[in-house]
Amino acid sequence: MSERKEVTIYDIAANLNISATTVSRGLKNHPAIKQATKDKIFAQAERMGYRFNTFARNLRVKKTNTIGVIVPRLNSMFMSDVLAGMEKVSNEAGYDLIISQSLETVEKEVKNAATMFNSRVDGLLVSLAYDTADIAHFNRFIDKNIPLIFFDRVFEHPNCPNIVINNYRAAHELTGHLLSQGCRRIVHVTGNLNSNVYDMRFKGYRDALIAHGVPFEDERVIINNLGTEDGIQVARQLLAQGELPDGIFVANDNCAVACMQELKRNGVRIPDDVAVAGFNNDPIATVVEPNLTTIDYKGHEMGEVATKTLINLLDGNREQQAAATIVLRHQLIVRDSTQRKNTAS
Amino acid sequence: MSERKEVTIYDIAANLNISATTVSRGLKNHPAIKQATKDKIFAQAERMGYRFNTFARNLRVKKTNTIGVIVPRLNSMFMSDVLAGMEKVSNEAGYDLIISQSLETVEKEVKNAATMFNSRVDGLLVSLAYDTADIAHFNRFIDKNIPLIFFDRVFEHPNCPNIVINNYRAAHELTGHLLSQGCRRIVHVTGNLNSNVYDMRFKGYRDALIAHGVPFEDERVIINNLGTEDGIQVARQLLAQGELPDGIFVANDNCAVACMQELKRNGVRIPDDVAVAGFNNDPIATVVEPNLTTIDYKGHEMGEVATKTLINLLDGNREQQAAATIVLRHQLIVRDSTQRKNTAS
DNA sequence: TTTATTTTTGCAACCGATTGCAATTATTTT
DNA sequence: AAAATAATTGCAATCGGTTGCAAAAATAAA
Repeated sequence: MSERKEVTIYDIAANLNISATTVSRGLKNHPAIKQATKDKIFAQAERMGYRFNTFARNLRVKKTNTIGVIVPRLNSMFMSDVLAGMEKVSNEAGYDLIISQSLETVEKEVKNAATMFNSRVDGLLVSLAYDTADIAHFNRFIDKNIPLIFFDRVFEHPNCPNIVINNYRAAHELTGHLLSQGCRRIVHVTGNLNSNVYDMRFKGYRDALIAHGVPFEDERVIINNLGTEDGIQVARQLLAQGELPDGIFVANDNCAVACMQELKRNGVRIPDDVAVAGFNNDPIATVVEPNLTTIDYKGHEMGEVATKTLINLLDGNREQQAAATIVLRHQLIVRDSTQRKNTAS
Repeated sequence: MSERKEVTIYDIAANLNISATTVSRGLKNHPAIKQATKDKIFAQAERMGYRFNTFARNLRVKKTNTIGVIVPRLNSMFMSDVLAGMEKVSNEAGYDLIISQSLETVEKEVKNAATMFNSRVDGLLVSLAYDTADIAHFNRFIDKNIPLIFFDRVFEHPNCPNIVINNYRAAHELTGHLLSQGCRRIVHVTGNLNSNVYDMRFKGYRDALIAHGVPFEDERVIINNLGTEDGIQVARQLLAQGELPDGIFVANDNCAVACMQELKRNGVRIPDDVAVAGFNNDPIATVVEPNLTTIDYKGHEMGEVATKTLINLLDGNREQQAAATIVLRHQLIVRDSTQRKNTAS
């Protein structure tokens, strides 16, 4: 019973004494097929336990109805929000999602790209790995006119829409806020500056300092992988130096929280001794004490927008839609970790 | 150039003056093909920009090399760990992952199952939605002998391996710990008891009480959706009642933390007035103050094990491998949220 | 009823890789 | 060098929808 041979449109056709062509058209509601015929077809298909064969169609029409997603890591709150958004949109539009993670290395990203290419995804949504410096491994997609969209960790390319937030502005605002709280010796902890995300945050930080007449000093910038361990290291490093900074802007909440906790464990008072701010508005930010000032931006929304943009390209005219950059809103969220009682200036 | 027709094994064959059969075999390193021939084939394929056509193969061999995953929600720390583990294993084994979320409703789960069925996944990894009471929507897979594995939120079925932790034991241990800290009026907050996960945790809690000679009282059990909001509600509800419990065991860290924070905001001292424990060992547990006592279990590992089990079924003999339950280890992690100074015997 | 239109259907050639079996070629053995 | 054995390669049918174009059937107009 369960091993019965797969039912095809030919079987249905034979049973109904019509042609497979008509069955094929009927099943997809082709307007040229008479309603009565369609009804018969659907009924018979149901009766015979027919299951549509995607491969046969894919082979014929050269389309997979599948979207590939490559992200640095799956297991972060932000990324899982992004994926949830993507899944929602793509599911509604009838696309499947194939997901893979680069684990922050170019090598794996290259492999993933190759897999996606061979899986013949109709389009690709990518957030780049930590150390991806060029995107030659995506050239095959671009050459073949397969829509490629970058989000969050993006790369500027004339053919590839980018979905981002204004990291520069956000960092600028956040730094401005720290300055307004009287901070003058602000340390910035961030990731690889190859990545637009961290590069822009860094520049926002730097320019905000300069704009407020506070000298920018190179040695106040710490670059690491922004993990939990890195946050602890930073705290220790700062504690080991003679003078503590009066503000720390970490480019990611996780690392910021780790750093803050280590400082607290060493008797540093937040925000009075040191104000700490993060980036992302991870749930963790409202749990740590004091609550973490941060930049909010919605992963879910980013995932949705990226996917909608891609599906538009897929459904609409692939040629025309000039590549654009979509900038999503962000928001500075001030919490206790930077609210000083005796605000200077 | 970019619109050049797709290269096939026939093109390669023609160029090399050999048969497509040989090319096909050569490309997949079939032992019967001479090394020299293989080299020529690979070189020519490379030269012509050949891209393997999965559909043609899928159509022919009736296999997709794709694993379907259905989870309640993508955006939780636990689940993203699970997915990361799945991605790792499946990627290494050459399988693609198609992921979808039920958003905790049966209706969407049913739809997702249908999509997966039509996508012809080779196997399915499922963690059930909150209110899934039966698994009739997966019968098509079972009937067709498509391996189906449940993890975490499982359903017992002779043909479907389950990957779980011993929720009963874990809850028993945790409750025992609370009792050992002198708690006697322990509230248990949990989810829908239809779900094995919550049902077992509840029973572990109940039986631990009984085992320690503490009466189990129905009204101490609160059932909700275990979200952040729910945690706050629980706290308010408890505060509104006359007497606070002296211990709360919440079946999930997120909700536990929310509850704890709301209690703290109302002047309740943790753990001295009320000890609070969660479940999952979410990163958040080490951030909240006091740090949350919880049960640790590894999503990444669960994802890996589930996927390995599935791939074994797919590669090995599908018939024999009797369905089993794999129980992963868990660990009680005692932190400050339950460590009382003046421990009653 | 005949002719002109409009609706419905069907033919048959694809899409590109796979594979059992037989045939050919190369290597050993006698 | 012939025979036997082993190593390589090729034939051709198959997987199951799709679709341009033409033919057949149904309906409308004359």
